[in-house]
Parts: sequence; C-alpha cells; structure tokens
Amino acid sequence: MKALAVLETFPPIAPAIERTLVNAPDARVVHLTTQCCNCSLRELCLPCGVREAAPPRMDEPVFTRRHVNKGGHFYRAGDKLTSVYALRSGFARHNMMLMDGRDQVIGFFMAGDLMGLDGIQTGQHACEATALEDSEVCMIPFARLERMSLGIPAIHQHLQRLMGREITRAHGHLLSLGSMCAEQRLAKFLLHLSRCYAGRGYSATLFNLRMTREDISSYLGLKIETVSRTLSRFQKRGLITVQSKVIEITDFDGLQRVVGDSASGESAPLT
Amino acid sequence: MKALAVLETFPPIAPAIERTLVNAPDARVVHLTTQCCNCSLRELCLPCGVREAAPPRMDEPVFTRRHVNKGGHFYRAGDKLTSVYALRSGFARHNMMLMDGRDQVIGFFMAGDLMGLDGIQTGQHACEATALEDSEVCMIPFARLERMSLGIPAIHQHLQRLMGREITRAHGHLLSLGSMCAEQRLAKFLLHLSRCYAGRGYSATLFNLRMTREDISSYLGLKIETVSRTLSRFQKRGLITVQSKVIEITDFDGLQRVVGDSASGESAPLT
DNA sequence: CGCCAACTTGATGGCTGTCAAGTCAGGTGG
DNA sequence: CCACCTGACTTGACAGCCATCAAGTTGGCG
Repeated sequence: MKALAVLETFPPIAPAIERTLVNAPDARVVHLTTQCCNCSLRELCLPCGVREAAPPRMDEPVFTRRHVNKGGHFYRAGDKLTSVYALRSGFARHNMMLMDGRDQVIGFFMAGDLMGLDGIQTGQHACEATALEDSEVCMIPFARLERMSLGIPAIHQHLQRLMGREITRAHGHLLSLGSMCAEQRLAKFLLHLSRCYAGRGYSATLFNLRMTREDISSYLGLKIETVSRTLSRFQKRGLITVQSKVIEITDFDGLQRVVGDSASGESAPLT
Repeated sequence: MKALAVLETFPPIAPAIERTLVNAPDARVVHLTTQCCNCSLRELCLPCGVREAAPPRMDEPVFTRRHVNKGGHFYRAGDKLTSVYALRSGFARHNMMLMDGRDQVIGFFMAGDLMGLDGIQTGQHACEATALEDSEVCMIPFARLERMSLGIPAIHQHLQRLMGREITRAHGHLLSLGSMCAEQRLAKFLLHLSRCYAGRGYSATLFNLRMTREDISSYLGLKIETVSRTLSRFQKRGLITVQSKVIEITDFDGLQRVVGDSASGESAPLT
C-alpha cells in the first residue's frame, strides 16, 4: 500500500489557532504544544486565582518544568504523591502494572491534561504515567495545590471538576468495556480521539495515532490482532483510511452508526 | 437443592461491633444500618470539621434524611447536581442508561458510601443511583458541601479522598473488564464484596448478594447465564456455596488463585 | 395454588483470542 | 545509498470462551 496522497499535501487546515498546524502526521518532528496562556490548566498553574487580570508573563514557567523522553515515566506506581503534572507538550499513557508483567492501559493524556490524580486517595500513586513521545510537564507540588485550593474558590472548583472529569472518563470507558463489541469500542475510540483533537484546534478528520496498536488494544480490552483486523475492516468499508499510524476518518456518520448500532449513544462530553 | 444448613444455625459471628449481626442472609428483615456517629462520612455530615470534640447528639440527623424504596432512584441521569447522598442504610446500584433501554451497572453502594459524585464535572448527573433495597440517605446540599470544603481543611481533604476513591475504584474495575476472563472477574468480585462486608464488621465468609444476577452480569461485562454457570462451577470446585442469593466462601485461597492465575494480583485497598 | 420473575442448565454458534507466518517501516552501520 | 535488522503491524487458520437461544427449575407473593 502506498503512502496516502493526503500526506504530501497536508493542508493548512482550520482556524486562527496557531496550534493547528502542529499536529502534522509526523509526530517526531513537531508535537503538541501548549503554553500557560492557552493551557486548559492555567488556573492551576497561576500562583493566584486571578485569571482575568493577566499577570506580567503568563507564558513563563511558574512551576518546575520537567522534560521526559519517550518511554520515560512521569511517575510510577507506588511513588508518593508529591506532585501532579500538567502535560504541556507531548503525549502520555496512563497504565497499571500487573504482577505478571503485563500492563493495562487505562487512558491517554494529551497536552493540557492533568496527570497524577490517581494518587489522591492514598497519597501514593496507584498507576503510572508513561511518555509516548518526548514530553514536557509542569510539576505542581500537591501540597501547594491543596493550599491554593483551600483558599481560592476558583482553583478549588477547577481541581474538583478535573477530578470529576477523571471519574466521568472512567465511567464512559467502563461502558465501552462492559457493553460493546470490538467494532463499537474501536469506532468510539476513534471518534473520541477525533473530538479531542478538534477540541484542541487540530483536524478532526486526519490525525496521527500517537500510541502503538498494543496500547490501543490494552486500552480497549482487546488483542492487538483484533485491533488491526478491525481497522482493516473499517477501511474496507470506507469508514476510515489507515496508513500505519495515520488515520483519516472518511465517514463520521458511518463510524457513529457502528457505535450506535445496538449500543450506547451517550455523547460523551469533549475530552 | 435444599437450604444450606448454615442458614438455620447462622452464628453470632465476630467482634464487639453491634452491626455484626445485621447482615443476616435474609436482607428483607434487617439491613445495613449506619449512624452518623459511626458513619464513614461523619466528617462530611457534621456542620463543622471537628471530629474529636463530639457534638451533643451525633446520631441526630443534621441534613435532610430521605427514604427511598427498593427500585426507586436517588437521582437520575440529567438531574441537576443539587445534593450528594450519604447512604445510611440499604444498598444501591450505580448505573448508566443506554439509549436502547439497556443499562450498564458501573458500581454498587453500601451503607457509608457517598453517592452522586458523578455529577461534579458538569453539574449534572451523568449516571443514576437506584435503590436495590429500601434505603435511607442523608442529602447533603452540594453548595453547602462546597462552602464547607473551602473553609474546613478536614472536610476538603475528606471530600478529595472520596473522589480519589471513586477514581481508584473505577480504575480497578477497568482492570477487571480489560484484562480478566469471566472466572477471574467473578472471583475478584466475590472477594471484593467479602472485603467490603468484613470492613464493615460483617462476616467475610457468609453474606447475601443484594443485587440480582443481572446486575452482577452487567457490572462484570458478562451475560447473566455466564454468571450463573460460573457460580455453579465455583461451587462444584468447592470454592463457594451458593444458595440463591446467599454466598458462602469456603476457600479464599482458591478464589484468590483464580484471580491471580495469569492476571492481576493488585490487592485493591478496602473499598 | 398458581403465577411470574429470577435463576439454572444445556446445545449451539460467533466473536475474539491464540498461534504462526509474513510484511512494513524506521534506524543503523558499512 | 543500500543492506540489514528489529520492532511494529498485518493477515490467515483455527480454537475456545462466552453469547445466544431455548427449556426447564426455583422461590416469592398474591
């Protein structure tokens, strides 16, 4: 199979958001980037709760910045919860290790997501977060975050909503795993990714899978061969075009119909 | 199959906790009961954060009390998040409705659990909570809870931990659905129930399933026949004894081995 | 006593897992 | 620039687990 024509002519899609072009299919060259001033977490990152009155240099790092190479860990299971991590750029996997060496992927993080909330119950991380590409995070000391959260209603509410989102996400995922077949799970996954990208200003149609088939299969509770086969089947039906990690959705309604047939239908909120 | 002998001689098990006897197999007569003074949520229910200095009448209801009959709803999907609900007595199911009429069970609530956190992200409940037996809740107005949470560190932290627990729970469940076969899921489920009961002072060995097979099957992402068959198989192997809704675990290690074989092994913290 | 919902059990089929062989893509070194 | 190597992915054949369909059994309740 030859390279998709669209790859050569990848168009300057979309609106006046400069991030738009960043999601080129070749993720090694450029990757997701977010600055404090347009980061969905900026209320958390600012030392005060004021968000209307712009501080002098919002794009200056306020908290410790840390770079993590592809394959590295932001935190691991068993680590004490010292910080939460706002993902500024890159892409990450949220996974639990099993005793037998396998691991279960429970989610993915994109730029703007807050990582580490799984440690809040016990003060110790139950899962780990792994970088799927070179990434950069703002480390937010949890003690400080708590202090801020106590005094500043806006931050309190924001943190609470973020935790709420984590819960909602997990519930939506439980729904997939509990009541959907392979095709439905994968279709829902693709549509979800599309929404996530679109919500960040990227193309909803053409995007790059940043995770391996193995990650996807673990996330969806399937085997890698099933994921591969199902993607091929979608392509044969004209729903999508697959070129290794590059996915183009060519029939949104068709995909949606796959999800809807005999199951679900809840339109999970963005991200 | 005749009634289990143990039913006639159900022994006054366990320690000096008066709740111990309450979990008799016949759930219609007696049911789980918790009072503010021994409720795991008492920090939330108290008007102030003081928990050492005992208030005059801790067992007096501080918030609106509400009774919900078996089959009724505490809240439904789409409802505005006005309150969260501390389950004082009874048993509840946490489920999401699907468009086609089926629904997916995402969890169960026992006395002492806080229900309604699924509405925090959007301010609207995404799921519903259904009473599986006649139940009683403390309704805690969410606005008031937020106010308390802002001013009182203990409550802030407690609420945060409860949300953290919700996340951890969901992750553990994702693990089951994503990487375990039917036997493993069911064994893990039984052991989990056992731990929950034990943690509340009931027998870890002999207990009453308060939900139907259908609830269990939905929760575990299986079909009702599979649950039934698997329970029978466990019984044939001498791991448990089943008498309709009454379960006796006769071989903990055996059950644990079922879970551990080829999977998982994470010892989920008590509820 | 009879009805109905909940549950159990059996027979069968299909989806997905397993095993195996190949293809592709990226990276390295000559 | 090309050969080679390795990991990621695809595809096929087959098997097994679980879903489906169907028929019974049990237990609660009027």
